[in-house]
Amino acid sequence: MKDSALSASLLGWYDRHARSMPWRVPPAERARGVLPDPYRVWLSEVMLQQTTVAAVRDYFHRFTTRWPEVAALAAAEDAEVMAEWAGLGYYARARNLLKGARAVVAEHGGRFPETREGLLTLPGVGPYTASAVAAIAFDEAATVVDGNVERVMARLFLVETPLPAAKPALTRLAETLTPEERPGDYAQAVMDLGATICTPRKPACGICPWREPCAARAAGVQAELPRRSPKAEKPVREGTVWVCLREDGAVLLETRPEKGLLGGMLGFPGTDWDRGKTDATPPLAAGWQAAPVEVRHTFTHFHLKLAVMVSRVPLDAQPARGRFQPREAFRPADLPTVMRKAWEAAMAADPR
DNA sequence: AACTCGTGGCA
DNA sequence: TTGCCAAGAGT
Repeated sequence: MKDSALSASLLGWYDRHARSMPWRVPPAERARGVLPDPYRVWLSEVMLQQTTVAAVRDYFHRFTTRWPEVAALAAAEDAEVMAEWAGLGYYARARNLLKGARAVVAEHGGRFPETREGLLTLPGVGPYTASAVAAIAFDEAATVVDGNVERVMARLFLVETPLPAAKPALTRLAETLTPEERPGDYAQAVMDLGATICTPRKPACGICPWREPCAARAAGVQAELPRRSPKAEKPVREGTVWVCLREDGAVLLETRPEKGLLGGMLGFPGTDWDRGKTDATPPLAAGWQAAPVEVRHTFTHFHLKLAVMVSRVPLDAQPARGRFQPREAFRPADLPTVMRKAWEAAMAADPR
């Protein structure tokens, strides 16, 4: 089958099965010349990096309600944006999102660059996101290569080389299929195919628009592709956080450094997690009480066992680290998930 | 080039 | 319960 026939059959499938999403313009509307707002496409694509559609939906709604256009986001406070992103993970995305919005305003007159090349200059926009925004928002014939596309190409062309080594070859194969007509619909179509039919386990080959040309299916190995190099085992790390409650209800919090794990996010003072708990020095002297259950949390590359210490202190307490936040200004939802778990453990130990 | 960086859902 | 991994980018 010719490449153009492959993309045509996929577009036909997409016309009938495109999933509805808040940031998407459906194919029938795109056919009438309607393109989506680049700001919303960019925002959704950044949120969707390594993140499921289900997890993104509510965050996308809250962000676009609070900051309807890029200029509004650019004018937001860092802490507001980080708090709104809390729970979604990969917090460098939120820091770069804000930098990107400010760059669009300051360096591009408030309008997004309209080419893949221009988009690549924005912080937090890499090869995938630049292609996605260029194709979806501007109908540039850019090739999107995400995890879905890698999987679909590995199966369609029976690529046995394990990832990530296979990535360049998979990218070249994907490029041969990208059509000049409707590249925006096509980009969304390949990803929809990977997300709904050509899934990692138990792909639904029986209803796949590409079942005939699929080489992996012909060989019966579709469920085994793409192969992946074995990944390193996750070490277990340990640490301690101190949850300090002042007499008036204020909570001791600190903003974490910009770089590194949970960078720029709010959290409780604590130890480093790459060393032991040996040099654990609390932020102030107090009657610290251990929460009965430790917090367990798994990050991308390690498991964490976190001890939670709780204390109550008088109004004149002077901590060496962090700042007391009035109880009414403190929302657990503003914390990254691991810190929210620590808060819940502290409340279980010492409810108020 | 390999490592860092979150979280939730699912089998 | 544990491991897998989802619309990746930065260093």
